[in-house]
Parts: sequence; structure tokens; C-alpha cells
Amino acid sequence: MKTKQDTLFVGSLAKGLQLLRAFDESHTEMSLSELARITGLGKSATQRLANTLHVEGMLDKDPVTRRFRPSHAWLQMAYAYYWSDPLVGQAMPKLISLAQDLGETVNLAELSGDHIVYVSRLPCKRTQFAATIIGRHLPALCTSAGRVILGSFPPEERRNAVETWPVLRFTPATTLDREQIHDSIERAAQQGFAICDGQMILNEIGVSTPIIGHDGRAFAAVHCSISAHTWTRAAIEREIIPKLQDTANAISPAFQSHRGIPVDARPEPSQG
Amino acid sequence: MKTKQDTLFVGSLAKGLQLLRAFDESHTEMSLSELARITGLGKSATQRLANTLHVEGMLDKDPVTRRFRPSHAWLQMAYAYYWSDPLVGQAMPKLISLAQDLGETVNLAELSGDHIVYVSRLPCKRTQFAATIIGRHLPALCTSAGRVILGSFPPEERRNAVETWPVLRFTPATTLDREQIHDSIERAAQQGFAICDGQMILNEIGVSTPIIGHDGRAFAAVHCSISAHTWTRAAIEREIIPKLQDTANAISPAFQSHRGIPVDARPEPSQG
DNA sequence: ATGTCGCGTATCATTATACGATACACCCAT
DNA sequence: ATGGGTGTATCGTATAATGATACGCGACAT
Repeated sequence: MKTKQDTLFVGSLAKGLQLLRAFDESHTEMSLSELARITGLGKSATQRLANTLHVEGMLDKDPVTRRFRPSHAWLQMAYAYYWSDPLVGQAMPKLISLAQDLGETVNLAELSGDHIVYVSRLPCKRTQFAATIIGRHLPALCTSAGRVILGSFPPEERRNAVETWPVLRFTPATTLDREQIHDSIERAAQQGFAICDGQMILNEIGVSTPIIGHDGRAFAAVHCSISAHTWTRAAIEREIIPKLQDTANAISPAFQSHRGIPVDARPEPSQG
Repeated sequence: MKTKQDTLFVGSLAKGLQLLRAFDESHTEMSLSELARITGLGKSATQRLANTLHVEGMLDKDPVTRRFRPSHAWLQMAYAYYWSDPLVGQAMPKLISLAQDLGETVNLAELSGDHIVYVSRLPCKRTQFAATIIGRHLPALCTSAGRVILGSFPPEERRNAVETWPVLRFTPATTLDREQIHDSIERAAQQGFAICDGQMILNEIGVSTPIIGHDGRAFAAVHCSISAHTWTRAAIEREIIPKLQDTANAISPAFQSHRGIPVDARPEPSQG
């Protein structure tokens, strides 16, 4: 029996994608049976799907251990993504200048549902590995970028987001209290920037300014990650914020919000 | 009729991947019919597959133009890739130091069949957009990285590669003559580095040193991109090469060649 | 040695599932 | 109006994906 709207849904394809999604931070290479176990797909099915992905060049297969892992094609997907995202092309040169100017790590973050994604990273200092690679997905409420973006939303949506969007603990200092998050967003809305302390990494400070579309809604942010050991709040506001804001403003004008659609208002996939 | 080895090949999945691969530099967003035309898949099939990919979050669909484009999930694939590639984790901090030290754009390139892929990029100057984003695939023979890697291969393989691997013209200065490419590789083999002038971009110089595995074969390279306007050959060899070599050597020891398998010796997908 | 377990691989009949053709609604040009 | 171009939806058919089953191998413990 089919759930409902699925005469134009190809199950095999969806299952194949499941296999791809099974790979993450903690599953970097997997045997056939591991894949089967994690996806819950059954040995035969997994075998066929994994083999297909291998033949098609999406999975590398170690000839001796027979374990699968993401192929270089996964990076080509990112390459194609970059060309398709008009924001990146506009922002990149400005971000490079900014990073060189500041001498600090600069990122471009986009809103994606109730998360933010680091779309571009320009690391200038060594940090956690995860902070140096693109594509990381984080709960918007836990990041300075997410908060400053939310700050540009109408109060109604803002409230709803603060109450319903997910939060996750990353460090002992991560704020889980939605009251505090609310306040942080209010402040961001008034000031036009957000500063978050030790939310993701201890002694790391995140600073963000919003990239605003025609409609006044932000859909991305310029983000800077610095060390709490070398920066005071005052110095940040004096030396970093203005430059971040200039950069964000220089990127802003040309764009329309196109991804920051509230999760519940997402386009219906298809509706019998 | 089936070709032969396909009882464990899922066609629908392969077709879905075809859709994904249809997106590139020149196809950044596509309508249903465009997709159908490019993949040659027929309207109905394309409709179903595209819809599936949309529902599964792999393709965004503009609610008004109804055009598809890569979603943020494409970046998450890169994220997963990075975790799975042991080289990246080792190299990243060293590359960051190098880039800061040189003040020039530094890249990490891996061999992938007869191409090289830029796996990590640390742009310090503005250049062409394509040179700032990861995942770019280039014919190995046309790049300093590819040549210096090939330089570490046994002469037999090296010769074969020079004769059969693809070359492509990017600038009026791109070397298409395989004799010259051969010489360039020989020089790289002796010197331990490769310098390429204006092969990809006019007035851009590429400099690479090899990252070598246990077996003596290189499978990746540290690459630096600089301007011909500000650097002379002598200055490069004096100030850049040594640092590149140090970095590459610092990364090398821990690794085994695992992707640089000659194209013809790639693991057979399955063989009835 | 010997048995067992887990793995990757291969085969096969069954029917669910993906298929192409077809038809409709819509928008923008002629 | 009209015609070509979209995106969408439906339907009967047979292709193509399915799960169970079986085999061969190596690791490990008995």
C-alpha cells in the first residue's frame, strides 16, 4: 500500500539516497552489512544499491576491505552547488578581502529551514576540524549567524522560531534556555549584529552580521570566528563589527530571500 | 535486454544520479523539460525522478518558476566527504599555516583517475570564481599538481599517462603538446616540484609539491597559485618551493596511496 | 583440526513498481 | 484567438526491482 501522494515517487532512488546520507562524521566508511544495518534496508537491497552507486562513481570501494566510502564525486556536487547559488559568487571576493583584512576566520552562513549551513569558509587560524570544512549544518538558534538572521524576521515568526526550532548542546556553555536565546535575538535585531560566546567551541566567539534581501528579511550572514583569549567585547565591537557590516551590506542589495522560507511554508512536494 | 552484469544494478537510482550530474557550471538551475532534454530521460521519468529528489531534499524547487536547483544537501555531501578522507584532516592545519605564512592562495589537490580534484582551497587573493571553490575537476596533465604527482610514478605508467590521459585547452597558453608535457613531468620528477605557467588562467602560475605515500607514489599535492606579475621564477624557487615542500613532507608520512589507482586497474564493478 | 559465525557474493521466481503514452491546465508569445 | 511551450496528473502494462535463499570465504574459538 502506498501512503498517498506517491505515484510520482521513485522508491529505489530514495533508498539510494538513504545510503548516501548514511555517511557522516561518525560513519566515514562502511561495509555492506553496516550500511544495511544503519539504513535498515535489508542485505539484498543494500547490495544492489551500493553496487549501483559504486558503478556510477558515487562510492569508492576499497578493493581489499570491500568497504565503501564517499568518492570525489561528492565534492563535485559542492562544486555544482556553488555555481548555482548566486550569493556565493557575489560574496566570495568580498569575503576574501575581509578575511585578509581582519586576519581572522571568516565564514558565509545561509539559513536552511531551521538550521544554518556554512557555505564558504576562509580559515585563518587553526581550529577544530569541523570548523574548517564547508557544509556543516547547525541549529540556527545556537549560532550567531542564525540569531542575527532571525533578528530580521517579523516578531511573529521570530517568536515561533524561538519556541519551536531545535537547539543542541555542544559545549557546557551552550545556551539551551529559550528565554536567553530570545533576548539574544532581540539584541541582535536592535544592534544589527550578534555575538555568541562559547556556543560551539569553548573560548570561541562567533560574530555575525546579516545579509538582507529586498524584502528586508535576512537569509544569510557574514560570520567571523575569533578567540576569547585575544579579543574583548569592546575590541570586537570597535574593530570587527564595522567591517563585517560593511561586507554584509556590500553583498546584500542584489538579493532576494529564496531559501529562508519558514519550514512550515515550504512548497508542497505534491498533493493528490 | 540487459548488457550482462546487471542483476545487481538499480536503473532508477542511476537515472536519479544522472539528474544530479546534469547540474554544472553552465546548468545552474533547470526546468523539468530542460532536465529531460539534457538527460535524455523522457518527460514522465524526469518528472518522477525530479519530484523524488525534491521530496528527499536533494533539489530545491522555486515555487514560482518551478525550476530545480541543487539544495544545501549538496554541501552536506562535501561535509561528509571531508570526514571520510583521512588526508584532509591531516593536511588542513598545515595548509592553513602555510597560506598565512605565504600570504598566497594554497590548495590541496588529489589525484582522481586521470584528473585532479581540488579538495581544499584557501584563497588569499581574489581570482576567478572557479579557482576559489572546491571540487573542481581538471585534467591532471594540465596542472602542476597532476604533473608533479605523475612524476612520482614508475616510468612505464608515466609514459602511458602522458600518451593517453586527456588534455584540454583553457587559455591560449595551455600546453596541448604531449612532448612538452612529458618534459615538464620529467623535470618535476627530478626537482620534486612543478611550476606551470598560464595553463588555467593567463598570468597565473601554479606551483605544486607532491604528497607521497608509503609506496613512493604520490597521490596528492600541495598547490599554490600566484600571479605572474609579482613573482619571478627565481623568487618562486627561493621563497615558495621550500615551504611547499616542507608542508607536503609534513603531511606525507602517514599515508598510503588509495585513490591514485590507474584508471584501467580500477576495481571491476562486478563481473558475471 | 573442526565447527561456527559473519561477511560479501550470486541466483531466481514473483509481483510490486517504475514505465510511456496520454490528457489537461496554464502562460506567454505570436 | 491560436499555437507552442510549459508543469501536472492519471492509468494499464510489462519491465525491472524485490527478498529469500544458497554458496564461498576468512576469522575466530573451540
